[in-house]
Amino acid sequence: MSEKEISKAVITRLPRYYRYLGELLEDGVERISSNDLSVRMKVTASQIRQDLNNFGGFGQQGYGYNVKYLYAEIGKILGIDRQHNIIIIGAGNLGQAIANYANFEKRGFLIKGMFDINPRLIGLVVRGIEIRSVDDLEQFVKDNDVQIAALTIPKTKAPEIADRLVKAGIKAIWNFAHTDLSVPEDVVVENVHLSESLMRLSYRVCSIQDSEEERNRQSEIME
Amino acid sequence: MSEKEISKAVITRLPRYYRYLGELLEDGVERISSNDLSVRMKVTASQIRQDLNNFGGFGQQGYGYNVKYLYAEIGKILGIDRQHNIIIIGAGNLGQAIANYANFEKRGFLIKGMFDINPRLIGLVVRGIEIRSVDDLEQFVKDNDVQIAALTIPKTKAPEIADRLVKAGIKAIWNFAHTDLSVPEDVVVENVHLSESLMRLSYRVCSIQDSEEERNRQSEIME
DNA sequence: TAGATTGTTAATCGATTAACAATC
DNA sequence: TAGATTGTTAATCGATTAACAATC
Repeated sequence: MSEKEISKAVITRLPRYYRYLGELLEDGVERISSNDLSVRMKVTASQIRQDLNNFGGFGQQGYGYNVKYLYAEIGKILGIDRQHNIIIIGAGNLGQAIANYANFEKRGFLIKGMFDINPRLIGLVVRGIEIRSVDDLEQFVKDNDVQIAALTIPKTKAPEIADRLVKAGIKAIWNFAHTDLSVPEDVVVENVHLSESLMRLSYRVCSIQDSEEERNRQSEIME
Repeated sequence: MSEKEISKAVITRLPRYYRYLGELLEDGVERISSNDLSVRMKVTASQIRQDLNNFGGFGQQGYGYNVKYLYAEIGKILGIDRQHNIIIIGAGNLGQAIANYANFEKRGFLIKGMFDINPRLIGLVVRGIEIRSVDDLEQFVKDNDVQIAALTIPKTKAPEIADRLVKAGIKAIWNFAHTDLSVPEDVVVENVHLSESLMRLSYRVCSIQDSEEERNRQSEIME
């Protein structure tokens, strides 16, 4: 019996639950009800219970959820109880920013290597991680059991590198290049399109401004 | 008559339309039907037509959409025909990565200044942008008509800086800190939670692996 | 036991897709 | 005119919220 498909919306919310539970844990909170959590997170308690029940009954009637237990369970669901070996392709600022973010390692994401085509970067060491030539990519992926590649390179180079990664047996691409990648269906692509994020922000700023101006115009007419 | 509310899902897709239309424009394509575009973008033609018709009738029966015109119109909708003044708070790798991404300026996002608390960074110049002390934040925002602040600082510092920005009159926060911010409702927060993105990726990798293992187990049983 | 709160079913709401008349 | 394709209405699908019996 293949487990029922979990909707994308639920998966998007899981890491946020995980973050809030982690904070509760740090604050020494032992248990929490879906209602209390819903107030903190500004979502409905119904949604929290529905979301969690996709994966099992983690709570207890009359008690709520044990924070430590639920935190661990969501961690398992997200797969951050396992080790993931990562490489970063593109050792520019963005690549280095990722390499320097220590918290990823706490969650089982181990950065095994960085790659670039710039000879001036090759050989440098960032946080103990050597920057290698992209020529050595395939061999390195095979030798180090690398599952995930972060792509922090210009969009022009991304499709070719993605193809090489897929052929080398990578399982997932964390894509920061401003383009869509086409990969076989058993390879995961998670896009982080920063320029699109900034445009959404722009839209929202402008639409607030516009509606304020509209309101002002309306009130002028009323006078 | 306040314009009808546009759903979040539509807004999320707009920048992607904009990107594809930009590419078509570069390739010299003059017109495109919703059907052709839907094939390229791997969405339904229905969805494209519904999405666009939230903002007006940009097409023509029997012809399709004029690429150049539609590109410009979506640009206007997204507000990237206007100028947005941005500051970056946190001049680490991530802040510098954003400062160095030239394409933002092409779309009207002008980086006016960078800020940090690290004395060793203050005074440095990145791509012509001086790194200033966070002490000067409020004055700078007022003097330079800054609307948007990118927050590339640790989560512990983010809420306090966000408060200061709001008081200084900022309109939007592009939040890279791993925490939620609470701001007045006329201030926009666009979150880029990279660690959550990586967890979603992890979930998807693991769920593919698990279902493959499940399949293997099933076929063993069948033998 | 009484009170609290879950897990789960049912009702509602919203988003996506299908269909087709309008029209270029 | 005939063919193509939009804009838009209607049908479907899925996600969210409400409600409540089960139960700790």
